[in-house]
Amino acid sequence: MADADIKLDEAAPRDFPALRALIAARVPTLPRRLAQVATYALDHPDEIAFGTAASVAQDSGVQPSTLVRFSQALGYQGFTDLQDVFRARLRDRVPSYEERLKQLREHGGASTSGLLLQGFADAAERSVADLRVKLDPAVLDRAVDILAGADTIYLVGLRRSFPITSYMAYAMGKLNVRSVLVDGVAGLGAEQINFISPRDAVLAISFTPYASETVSLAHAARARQAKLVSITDSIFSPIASIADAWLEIVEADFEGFRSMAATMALAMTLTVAVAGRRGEK
Amino acid sequence: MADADIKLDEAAPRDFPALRALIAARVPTLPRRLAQVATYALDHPDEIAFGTAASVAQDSGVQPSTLVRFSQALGYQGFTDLQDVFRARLRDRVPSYEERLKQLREHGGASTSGLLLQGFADAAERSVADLRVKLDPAVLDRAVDILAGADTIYLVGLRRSFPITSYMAYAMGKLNVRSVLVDGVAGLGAEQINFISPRDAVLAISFTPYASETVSLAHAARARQAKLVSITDSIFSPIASIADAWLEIVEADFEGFRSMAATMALAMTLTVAVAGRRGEK
DNA sequence: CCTAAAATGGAATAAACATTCCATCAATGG
DNA sequence: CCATTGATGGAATGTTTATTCCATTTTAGG
Repeated sequence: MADADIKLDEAAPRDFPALRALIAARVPTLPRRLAQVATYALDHPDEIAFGTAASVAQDSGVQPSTLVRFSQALGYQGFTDLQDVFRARLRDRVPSYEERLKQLREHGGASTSGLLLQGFADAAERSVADLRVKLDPAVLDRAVDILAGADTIYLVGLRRSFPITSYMAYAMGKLNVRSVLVDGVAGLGAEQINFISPRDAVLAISFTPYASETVSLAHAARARQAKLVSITDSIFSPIASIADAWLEIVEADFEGFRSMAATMALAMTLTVAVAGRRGEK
Repeated sequence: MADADIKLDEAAPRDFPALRALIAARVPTLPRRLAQVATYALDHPDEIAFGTAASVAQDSGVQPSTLVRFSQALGYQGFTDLQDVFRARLRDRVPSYEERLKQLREHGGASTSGLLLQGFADAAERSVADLRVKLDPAVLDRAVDILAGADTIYLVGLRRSFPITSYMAYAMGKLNVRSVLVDGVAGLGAEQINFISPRDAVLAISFTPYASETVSLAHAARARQAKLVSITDSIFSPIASIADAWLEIVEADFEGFRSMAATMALAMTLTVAVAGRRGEK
């Protein structure tokens, strides 16, 4: 009988990380259908947590009985028992402030890196919350219009802003939006911008202290009558006043390091909105 | 008959924030036991999400039938129907653009690009909240130890991960941590990694679909006995199993675009923690 | 290629569950 | 203080769900 070699003496893990490690370790030794369930479980933990045996079975392409066998092969009593572990993982997912402090006190003294993580997570959350409220949708729409109407979009961002423009260049490439990533490498920026035409647009991203190359590239673009959209952190920014549309981002910081979460979310929004608006035509 | 005045015409909310608002608004008008359930629901949303009618009833001090009545009083078909809304709150998928558009049309409102922004903001917030809870501080500490102990840190990340590594290269440069940004430009990656020594470390970042260059660079580093720290999204990732320490990041996505907020926060944490640990010595 | 053991699918079963119903209790208005 | 209406508790019910069992298929060894 196949079910005979269940190892009941080996206690099944009650916490998710241990369970995941166990599943991953046993995937290669499991028969076809059980392995199929194993990989599904690791890829869709939420489905296991919320679904019924029938729904999970259908979704993963096996029979409900296979789920029970899989659970028992890992040492659990049945699917329900296994499911409990997947649910426990989600239980206090949004920890209260007190819990967070407690957690820090327990692990905290030893792990300063855990503290840093919470700090940067805080900064990211505050930045995003701020973005939601402060960004004017009308200006956002205008920026999207300008960029969607351009032949080619030139992405200008150096130093801290370079990760943002490089992401946009990547995403626009995948979405078939023609763009040029203007990087400062070997002073090529100035040459790249020489090709710009009045039917193109520049997206310039810069925060204090404003990189002089970004500012001069923005001016060069203006001189060639290209449209200019700016993302920056203050109305006093040298690229705010000269822009056709400018978007304000104020990132929260932790330990002097400014978050990038809000700028990144805005970059994604712009990219997808531009691609979407072009698709309409 | 008491049950007669259920307003079936008023559609019950399908998203948690709206439901919470509805419950809060109706608490004062509800009879004693139903009000009791209402306050319990607002205080223990996780219990409603995971529990059974019987368990929730016992925990909140009412009868199961009261839970059904409560659900129906809010316009739901029954307890199960209400429970779905509490569960949706915990799933890590952000409501799609279409769902939001529909909701927007009903409530009348803003611009569509504003809608995208909210969606990406949601995804970012969820990702960061998830990171807080799921990342094991012990593993984080180990990763910091490894990187802090290295002569030179090689940063490997392509496509979606490139913005992350490029940020780290920038920040490490400012913090005087010696690092090399390994980019795929012109296939230079392989040559760059040839200089690596056993006293160096590689930080490899890759998400599905895993870029083959990143994987082979990680293997090359191992072959030269350098330490390897991985940031990836699944235990099945080809760079997870071979790493000395691996950190899991699961970003929420909106419209198929995964957030980068959590990875970015982790990148900042690592960078600052490594610089901090070096400064101690 | 044949045989034995293991794995699998699917129907049968038993347990758990939400829901309904009804008797009892409390509140409200006359 | 009584009568009527609404609210509540708890048992009964019918449905959904996990689990078990067995016939059939697949795999591995000789």
